[in-house]
Amino acid sequence: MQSRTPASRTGRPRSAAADTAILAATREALVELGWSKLTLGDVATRAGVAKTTLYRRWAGKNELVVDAVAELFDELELPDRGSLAADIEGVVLQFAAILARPEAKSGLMAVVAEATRDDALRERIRASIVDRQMRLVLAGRARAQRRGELPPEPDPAEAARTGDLIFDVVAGAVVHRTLVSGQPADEEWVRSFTRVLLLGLTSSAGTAQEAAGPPGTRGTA
Amino acid sequence: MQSRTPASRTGRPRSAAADTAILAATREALVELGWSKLTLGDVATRAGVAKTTLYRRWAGKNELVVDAVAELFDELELPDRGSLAADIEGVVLQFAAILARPEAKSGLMAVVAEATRDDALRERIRASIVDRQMRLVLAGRARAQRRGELPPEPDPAEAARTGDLIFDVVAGAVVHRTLVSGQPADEEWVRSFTRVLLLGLTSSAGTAQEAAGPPGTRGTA
DNA sequence: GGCTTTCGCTACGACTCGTAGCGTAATACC
DNA sequence: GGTATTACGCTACGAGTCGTAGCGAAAGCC
Repeated sequence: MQSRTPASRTGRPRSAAADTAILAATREALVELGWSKLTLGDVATRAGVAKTTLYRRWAGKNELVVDAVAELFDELELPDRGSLAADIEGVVLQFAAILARPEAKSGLMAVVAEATRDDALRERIRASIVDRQMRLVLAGRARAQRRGELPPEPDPAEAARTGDLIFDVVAGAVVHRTLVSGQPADEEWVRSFTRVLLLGLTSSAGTAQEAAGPPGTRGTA
Repeated sequence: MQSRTPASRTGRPRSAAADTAILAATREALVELGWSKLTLGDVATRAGVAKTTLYRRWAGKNELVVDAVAELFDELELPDRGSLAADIEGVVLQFAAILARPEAKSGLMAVVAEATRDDALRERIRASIVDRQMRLVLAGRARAQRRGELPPEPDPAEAARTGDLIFDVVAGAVVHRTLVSGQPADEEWVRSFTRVLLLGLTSSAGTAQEAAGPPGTRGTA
């Protein structure tokens, strides 16, 4: 995860148990203390390892928390629920359940904030957290296209753009609902959101100007 | 903003110039140092005031940055651009332009992360930043209803729910695009987003299950 | 002029950071 | 089994920040 052992074959190997203990201790500290009051010394004590061991494996608090939070998203799955609407509702509810956990709340947003000034950290987040979610979006779309619920996209560039758009809308809405508005993304909300999203994606003929509003009431601003 | 002077009439008044200098220095420090390396001592030096003056007016870094970032959103406006689509595109582009500024990026997400464990801070953010954006959403919807582009909502509770939904979708998508995906919410993206959103809101007849996909291809998961 | 509050300044203990140094433990190679 | 190599736990350290206290001076109202 955070360290490759490609060339080093000799010497004492790193303890894998220490890794899991440290990441678990990090999540525990995130729950109890939150991001700002979390210290690496405290995490080391909780994990039962020396503080120097932490610094040998991770560059700092940012990288450690990214890895600790990333494991939360391992449970994301996309089982075939029979329809695109059911697939979306299912995965959004899963995503919302993870985001509702306090270690995800306080940790994820903090490292995203730090990543605005640290390209390496941004890349780490993308590789270990965001990409996994993105793959679910693409898999769900491909499945819907096989079902005939979404039209096939001949242009790969255009397909990538709409994939990015869907991802930002879905993930952004859930994150904003949970963290900024501070309200739960429960089943009722997810149903309403899925309805709006699906209508927006399936009524894809014509432009927004043609689809929205009666003709003759616009254009002269 | 951060201190009421309702009862205190006597004594030396607080310097209003110090307030603006401190908030400007805070944004400057956010740009140069980012959230994590920003210290109140440094802000005080930049602003030309004593560190103790900062602590007399703000409880800490969180509250100071909220106030400093909130001023960035003062420029948000919703002029009548003739159609709902144009109104949405205009305000989303404004919002994206503000979020693209480095002081907003690093500051806003950090205080939102802190707010997950601090109810008072969350309320401060809501009152000084989120509410202003929410009012724009409601004003835009009301204008679109007057134009006939959106159906009137008889049930006030239902109207509030859809208002919250729209807000989370719009703000969340822009924030996620800008901060997580790390790509600009430029005109092309905003047009695509507006198209999806408008189609989702205007094709409001029927449920998602009825609207999405050909019949007969689902329901047997 | 007297009262009240704010301001700038200095100093302080407490805390965290990240690193260095040391002796020891665990594995690979011969 | 011996040796080289790496990881580990522990201690200690300078550097930096935090938030507060105390002081004299300044700037307003009565």
